[in-house]
Amino acid sequence: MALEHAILVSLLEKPGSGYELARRFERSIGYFWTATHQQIYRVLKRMEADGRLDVREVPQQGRPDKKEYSVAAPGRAALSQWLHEPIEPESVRHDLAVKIRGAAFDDPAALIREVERHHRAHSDRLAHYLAGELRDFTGPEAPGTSGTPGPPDAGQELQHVVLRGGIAYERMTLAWLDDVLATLHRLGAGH
Amino acid sequence: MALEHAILVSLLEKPGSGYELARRFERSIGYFWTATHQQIYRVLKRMEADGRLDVREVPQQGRPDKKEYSVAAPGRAALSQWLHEPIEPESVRHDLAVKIRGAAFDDPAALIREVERHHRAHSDRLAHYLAGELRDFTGPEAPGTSGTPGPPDAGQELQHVVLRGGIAYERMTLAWLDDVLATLHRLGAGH
DNA sequence: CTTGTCTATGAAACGAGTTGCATAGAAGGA
DNA sequence: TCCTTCTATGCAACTCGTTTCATAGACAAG
Repeated sequence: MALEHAILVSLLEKPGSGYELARRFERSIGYFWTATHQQIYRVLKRMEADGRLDVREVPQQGRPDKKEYSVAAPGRAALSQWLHEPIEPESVRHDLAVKIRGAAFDDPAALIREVERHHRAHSDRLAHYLAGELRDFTGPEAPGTSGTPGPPDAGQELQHVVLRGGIAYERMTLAWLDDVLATLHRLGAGH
Repeated sequence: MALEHAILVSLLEKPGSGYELARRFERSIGYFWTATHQQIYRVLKRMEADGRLDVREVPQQGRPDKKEYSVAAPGRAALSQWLHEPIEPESVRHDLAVKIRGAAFDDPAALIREVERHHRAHSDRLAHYLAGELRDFTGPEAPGTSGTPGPPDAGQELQHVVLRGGIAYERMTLAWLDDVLATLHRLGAGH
């Protein structure tokens, strides 16, 4: 059910259409929750039918009209309720780990290319996150250069701590993939 | 489709019944791939029908009989083929991150308890992994005390590197949760 | 003028995952 | 004796997620 909640959070941060949401799920929100446009349109329709969202037809020039969704009062209440419920610490689903253990029954060295591909993908993500951090969180928050005096915005702070989590995750993953590569090379050499 | 492959790997490591697999998915394999007994029984049935697994009825005393599954030749071939196919780097699904961003529209301080719960859960997991590492990987591999001369077993090495990944993940998560807690406290204090 | 890309939405089918329920013998404790 | 826990397997219903396909106007490149 968490897709609903991710959509509520995203629409509270900024109202938008299904299409726009789909693109946010490729970027910021998508760093910790993925969804395709199919899922999004389906859930938006259901949430609107349930009265959790309001819709507004927005005509546009030079491109198709869009439906802009925003959070209605019941939606906000549903989010608030969910925030106060405990959730289970996430269960991991890591295909690559299955492959690594499976490699014992095949050729371990054949996995090296694959692991290197993953290493590159995580490198790219890390660079992407770091660029985002520099862009969104170092300007107004840098001490002394503050344009907003007083305590920084809670939403900003919370988005930043989530992004720091993404950065820590990618760094940890890269170090582990180095470990995996070293292990695979060692096994290949002894073979 | 990766549940099939996780089952193949687990059955190659050691044949067993659906019940036994379900318990492995609460422990070793479950560290990076979760599955309930429902999923497992359903998939085992399908894989047997497809000829990827062999079954053997094993009568037992003092407990119900069981069906012991083992990997048949086509199953091994299917696994081998999958190992040579590239997979996408996993997409993350992190409920807690959604909650943290959502807290900007509710009471951030109310999340502290929840984050502390997660911290304890991850602490427990880390302790569990470290105990497993000590038990399974430090005895025969400690230099000088080697009971097995020559190169260590590839399966052991690969299981160990996956476990090291789990340990690194838990350590990173704990550090991040500390960061989250500090941020929530800061926001609560400024409020 | 055709091909491709971007915005924008959606149906249909299928496969994966969750939840609740049901059965049943054996062992152990209150 | 009853209650719970453990072993062991399974059905049914439902929700969630993925893949494929379809539509359609605007715009740019070749």
